[in-house]
Amino acid sequence: MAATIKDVAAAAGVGIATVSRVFSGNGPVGAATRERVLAAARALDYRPSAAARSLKTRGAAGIGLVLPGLDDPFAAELAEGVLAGARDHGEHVLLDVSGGDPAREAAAAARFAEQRVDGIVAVPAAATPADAAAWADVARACGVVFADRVLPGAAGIPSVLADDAAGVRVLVEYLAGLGHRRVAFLGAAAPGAAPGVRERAFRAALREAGADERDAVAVPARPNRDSAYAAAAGLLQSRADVTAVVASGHLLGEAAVLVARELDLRVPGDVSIAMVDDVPWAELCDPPLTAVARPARLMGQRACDLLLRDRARRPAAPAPLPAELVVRGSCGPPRQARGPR
Amino acid sequence: MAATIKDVAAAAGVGIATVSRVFSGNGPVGAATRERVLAAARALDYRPSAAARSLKTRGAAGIGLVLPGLDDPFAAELAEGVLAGARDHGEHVLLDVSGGDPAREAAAAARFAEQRVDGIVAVPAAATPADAAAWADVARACGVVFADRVLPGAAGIPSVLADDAAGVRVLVEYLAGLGHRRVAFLGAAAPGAAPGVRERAFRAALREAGADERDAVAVPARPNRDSAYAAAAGLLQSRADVTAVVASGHLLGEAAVLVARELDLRVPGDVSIAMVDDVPWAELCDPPLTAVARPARLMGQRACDLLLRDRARRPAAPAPLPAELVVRGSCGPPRQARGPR
DNA sequence: CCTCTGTATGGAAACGTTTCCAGTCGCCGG
DNA sequence: CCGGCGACTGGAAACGTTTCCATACAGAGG
Repeated sequence: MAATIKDVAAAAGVGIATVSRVFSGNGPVGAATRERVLAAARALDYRPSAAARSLKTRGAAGIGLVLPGLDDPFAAELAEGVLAGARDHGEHVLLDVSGGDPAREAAAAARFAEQRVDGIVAVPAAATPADAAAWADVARACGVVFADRVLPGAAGIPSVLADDAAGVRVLVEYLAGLGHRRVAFLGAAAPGAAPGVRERAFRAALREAGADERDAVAVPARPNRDSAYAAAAGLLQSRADVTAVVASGHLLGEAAVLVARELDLRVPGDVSIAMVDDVPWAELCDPPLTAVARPARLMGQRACDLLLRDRARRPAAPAPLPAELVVRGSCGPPRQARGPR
Repeated sequence: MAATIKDVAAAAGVGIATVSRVFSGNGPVGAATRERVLAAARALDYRPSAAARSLKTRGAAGIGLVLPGLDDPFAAELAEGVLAGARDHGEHVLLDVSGGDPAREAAAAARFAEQRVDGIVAVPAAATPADAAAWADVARACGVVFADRVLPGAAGIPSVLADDAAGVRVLVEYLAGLGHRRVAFLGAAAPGAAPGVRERAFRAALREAGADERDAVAVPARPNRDSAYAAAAGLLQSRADVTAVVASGHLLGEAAVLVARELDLRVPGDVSIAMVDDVPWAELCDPPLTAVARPARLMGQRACDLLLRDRARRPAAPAPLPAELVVRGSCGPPRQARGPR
């Protein structure tokens, strides 16, 4: 159906090698010949086959991008960064989302590897050793770079990270400076599980600010809307002694705002709220939400660079990218305890 | 470097045809032979080359997705729909964003066509006849389906649309029912340009509700944050007689909410606000924003289906998908005029 | 015992490029 | 006038698959 290089060669009365040279720009071609070839190609609506080309040259197969979902503004912005990075390198991007399901994630990665992508950028949802093994398997076929996550079992796969610890520390220092002592961390690890970097940074910073061990209130939550809401409701209903809430993600921040409104708590009058991840609606809240902004776009771009440019001397743990505290109106001095206990 | 089918055949002591049959599942293969081949493939970490396969079979090259950007929640959800549709058909998705620039958009589309994608789904930013011609050119090489837009000059390219007209009509009827007469439409076409479907539906519905011609206040705005903000500010500062605002997009809705807050207008006490496009933060607003919800995910999926399944008898204008009014707290009965004029 | 059908297998020809290797031609310096 | 030496061109061999065709063999039916 579609015209091939052979058709063009015949139409222009030249050899196929010449047509190839015209389009790939490799060898020398006479000006008149080139014109004739171009005209024939236009007439036939010829477009070179990327499949044949990449079969022959084993080049430019694109890079794969695997995300939990696009509904998260952080992920979306990271994706735009990857897109920008890929464009800089003249590569295209294959996208798939996992919906947080490690099985779908592994399937997507395997599929990309089969497409002979030059590399894969992923925000993995995986957590179990089996998942990590699947990723290690993929990494043997093509380069893999994680963004915003580290996967314990998958040694040798570098991660591009934001400096969450520093961001949380600055946020806690800010709250402590306002006078808060009893602060809750919304989105802690389940009891017994190892706490993440954000939770550890939270505890350390609060201790450094002179707070008691019991002042650090850790509220576990799993990363979905319902769990976030339940956690926020449980916290704000039962712990009237807490004067500030640090939400470990925008889903949790959203839940905290919603619950506070339903309980008729004033922000920041009754309780101060801040969160990690600066999303567009943080500005639209009333009051606008103080947040730790993480450079999502830059992270995507860096992941691309790591994959495509620094493939030789790929550092296992590149320096984390700076996170920045964006102060808005949702935090203020603490009021007296709201009730007993 | 990577193992080929020939290596596997040699390692397993069989012919290459047999290995091919094992992996493509086309011909019959003895159970013992299959096991031997699979073992050899595992040992060599063999993965079939998608390039070679699609060269030979001219199949499954994926589908291209071109969006203005991922920061728009509507676009992001539409993309998830396309992803889901593609997965159903066993296709993968190539993504690129244009940032609203017709040139980048055309380049992305041409690139995808060269990749021999089975088709392209796009939310085009293009508008000029030249842009339309570029799209028509691409459409000759592979199937194209537009989503959420129609491009006047590009005949023969079908569009998947939501029933914006019905959505706006229901919204205006709702406002009229609350008692509003003088209503502003934020996001009208520039004076002299042809008004879009939403604006036309707005005018018609308001007239039907018994309002005067002068009651329909059209405020032009271009599709970016700054212009939206300027338009909203201009409207709310100068037209105190307007009791309700219909924003023709979430950017404009956001601007209206922000400006109203800055001017200390109470919503819906002083002015009612509603918008087209239900985005997550609509629920987080105080008060939550009434909006016309459009089925973005479904639109993406339908676009995919149109491209991959109904390619033969592709209807030029499939029935628009229903939009739904989601009533929240941002609209109420009109108050007396806020001031003179 | 011979043929016939069916299942397993291998060889080889495509698919549309790129690129190596020759070959043709015009032109310059000797 | 001739030996190169460029610039330009065409033929053909890959690249890694799929698939058509031929072959081999086993069992069934005559």
